[in-house]
Amino acid sequence: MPENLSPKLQSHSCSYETDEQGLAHWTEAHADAWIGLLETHKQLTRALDAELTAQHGLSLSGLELLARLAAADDRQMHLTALAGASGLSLSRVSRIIGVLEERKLVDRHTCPSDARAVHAHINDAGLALVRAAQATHFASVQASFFDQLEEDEIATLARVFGRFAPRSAAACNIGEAGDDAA
Amino acid sequence: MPENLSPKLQSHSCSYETDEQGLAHWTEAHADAWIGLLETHKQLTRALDAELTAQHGLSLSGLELLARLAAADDRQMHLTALAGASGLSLSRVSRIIGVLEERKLVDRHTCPSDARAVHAHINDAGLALVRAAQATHFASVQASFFDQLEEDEIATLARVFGRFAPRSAAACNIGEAGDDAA
DNA sequence: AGCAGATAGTTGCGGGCGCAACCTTTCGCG
DNA sequence: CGCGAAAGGTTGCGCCCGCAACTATCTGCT
Repeated sequence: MPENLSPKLQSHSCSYETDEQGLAHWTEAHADAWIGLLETHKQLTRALDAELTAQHGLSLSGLELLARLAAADDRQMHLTALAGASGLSLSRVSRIIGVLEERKLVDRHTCPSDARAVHAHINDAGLALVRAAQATHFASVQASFFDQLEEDEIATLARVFGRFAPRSAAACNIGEAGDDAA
Repeated sequence: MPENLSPKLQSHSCSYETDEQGLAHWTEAHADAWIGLLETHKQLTRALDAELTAQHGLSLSGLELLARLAAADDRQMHLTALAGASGLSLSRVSRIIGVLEERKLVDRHTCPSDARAVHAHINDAGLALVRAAQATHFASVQASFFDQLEEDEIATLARVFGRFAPRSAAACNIGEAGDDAA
């Protein structure tokens, strides 16, 4: 199912082996990189999400949606665009927006030019919350993540992860929907 | 504990700013690194977990526990040790082991030297499954992750993530419990 | 106009996850 | 010896998440 890869390494590059008991394992660097990625992500997101929830009542996903709305041209976006930009399922976005709406942070109104679609619009209260939440959140990410990294390490991470997730860069100031092919 | 960083950025390096509307955002490299990490993790684990579930009926967490048991000295571990090693909550470990037990992949029996504790023991069926699952899983991780990386990038990731998650390296061949202070 | 197929959102459902409450056994200490 | 604190596990609960099924609308084609 994985699409086939660059020709020069098709032969294998299987950097894992099996020991005498038949248990597979990677080279140490590979294990550190992959398992470390999983572990690091788990630890950091757990802590950050807990903090965000405690201080602002927002999940990481909720903050992301709110932030994207805040950065959008007219403070609003279609749910589908939100889902595509954030990598969340549309159903999840729908429910998160529902919660944010109940909390009077966003308004939902039908798109005038397409009655199927909905504009999620962040209001002043939402804007205020997103600013406050981002301020503390960014500081936490800085302290728990970036402060442990050298400049060149950050550059490498940016290069590597930018390769996997091209939407990343757009996260700070989402332009609009429709950056996709369609 | 992380070795201290280059003197020139010790003061504090708050690498994020606010724009004229008061919205906070990072420098581009920071955004790419952090959001890219989140996004990449989301994509990769989603795909890998789906594959693992489809082919072997195991979640990523289930495989991890099984693999740790398989690598343990006598093919068994206490649930608390498993939880500590994997970064999962004890309650989650308890339930996952419960499922694995129902599937006849592990046995649960009270520790002879401490009636409170339980030994989760992987049996031959579990061992066979973990070998099969790891074989395909490792190949997938290789194809979807490592094959997109250069050697030096892998080294950087290993160094960086090893700094956050010291347990990582132990994942291939877990030694034993009790690495904690207590 | 009218129907088929695509598209936007909503919701029922089940699974993963951790926290907190709870039970049991062990340990420490008077 | 007995009592309280601590540790190992289990389970109830609620949150987050995506898939699949469903409704409503739009678009294209005849």
